[in-house]
Amino acid sequence: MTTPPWKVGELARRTGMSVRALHHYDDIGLLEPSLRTPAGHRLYDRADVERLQQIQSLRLMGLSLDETKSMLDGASMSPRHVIDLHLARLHEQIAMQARLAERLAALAQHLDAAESTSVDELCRIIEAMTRMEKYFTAEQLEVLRERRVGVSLERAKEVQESWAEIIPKVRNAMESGMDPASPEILAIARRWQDLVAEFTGGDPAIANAVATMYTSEGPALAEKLGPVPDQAMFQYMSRSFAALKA
Amino acid sequence: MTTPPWKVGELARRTGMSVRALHHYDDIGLLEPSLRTPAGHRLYDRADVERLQQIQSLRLMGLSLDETKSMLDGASMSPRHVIDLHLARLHEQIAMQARLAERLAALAQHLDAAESTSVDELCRIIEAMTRMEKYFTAEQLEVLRERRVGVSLERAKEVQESWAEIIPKVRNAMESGMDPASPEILAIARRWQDLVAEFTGGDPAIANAVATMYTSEGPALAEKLGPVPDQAMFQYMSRSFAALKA
DNA sequence: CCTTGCTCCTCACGTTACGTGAGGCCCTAC
DNA sequence: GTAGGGCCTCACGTAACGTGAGGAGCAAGG
Repeated sequence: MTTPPWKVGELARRTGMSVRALHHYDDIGLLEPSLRTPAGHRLYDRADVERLQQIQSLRLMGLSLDETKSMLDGASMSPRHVIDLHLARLHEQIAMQARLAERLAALAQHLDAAESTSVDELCRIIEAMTRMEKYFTAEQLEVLRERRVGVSLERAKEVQESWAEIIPKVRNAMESGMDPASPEILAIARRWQDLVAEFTGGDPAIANAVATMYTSEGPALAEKLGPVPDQAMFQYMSRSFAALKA
Repeated sequence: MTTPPWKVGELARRTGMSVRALHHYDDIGLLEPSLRTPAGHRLYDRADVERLQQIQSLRLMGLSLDETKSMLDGASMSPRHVIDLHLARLHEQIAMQARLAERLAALAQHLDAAESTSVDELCRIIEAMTRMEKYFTAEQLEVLRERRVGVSLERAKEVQESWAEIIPKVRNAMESGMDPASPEILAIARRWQDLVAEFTGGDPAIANAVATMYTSEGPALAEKLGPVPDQAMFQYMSRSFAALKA
């Protein structure tokens, strides 16, 4: 049995395919054996083997069975065109997976920082990361990541508490019509700017992105983070900042 | 209809999912609405929405529905572990696809060089590339690629014809028991070494890899390339090379 | 001649995450 | 009463086979 025509098992052994795969190729018309024994056993002759080798080559390049079939049956575009299309698709996929890998790596980093590894916490982090990606550029996120790792857990808590203290104060002042240039508000404005500078590394573009995020996703964020500045508060404070500079 | 519980269409609109996906999640037990109207319409309450958001978060990180389900239902390993496993898988996939992309790019280059873009020729090139990858390291392939692009098509044909001329001569000499140190063979040995040096860039490791490839895949290669040196011929010639040096 | 054991055959279900109808009920508005 | 939209439950299709199930072909040994 060392010479063609070969039965399916023999061909499978010689080509490293599975018998089932050869059956499948037969089913879809990709590789139909030219002969059958009277009992119905498939017999592959030399030409079949050659076609199978071509199939294996094309599959190695990542073509689907359909693409392979239409290339071999000639009813297709030029090979060069197919390759180019395929290559473009591949690059897209690689880019997507690379982005995903980056996200996962960042997530792992977060998980190492926040020792509570509950699924709940995990989802909150993912949600925050996702939201951030919508509002910040890649470099900005990089800056924020660096600032974050450079800050202790305790300091992070302090910061959060500071905001929890500041925001209601500002809201009260705003609603009672207090002058943004009054000394109390100016003091708060200074703390506000310090906190922002600490978080953003002094980059005004990042501060802007944060403001955009808060104003357009205020309610959703408030649910997760507690009190959050809104559009009106940003306007009020910007008047205070102007007074600070003067 | 702006407050929970929501019907499936409403929830779909608010979360960007498809109604079919929500049905599917219900089918597989990933997200079963806590309520139904008497008519059987699904009603999702606040907790359901929250779970859906978690599902979306985990899916964003590339988890499968099964993985998502077992994470949310807590019957799984630590999130950190899952992330690490997933990340490892991703890196593997990326590496594979990157290798494939390299192969495709190389293939495109070949196609640009050889103007005949028949599928047959294409498959031959792929087969050759695949075989080469088995015997040469990545750097060696890089060297070969550079040598190749630096060589004209005409020169390549000349080289091939030279081999077609040399190999039968050597075989004849060998079979008639001619001394490898005889002047005729020494002359051939010089041509042989020049051709090898031209192809390998003078790297003996590459020459060795070529010899290994020919001796272990001789028959298969002979079918495609015409006459090819075999083990015995390499040994015969190495004696001639020794005589050359002396 | 019969059994053993290996290979072969043809179904046909399972895999992933839904898309896409088909056929029919619920509910509201005109 | 009916027209329209949303909802329901099947159920097939997707890519490339893996994995049995049940049955037949075929060479060798008893």
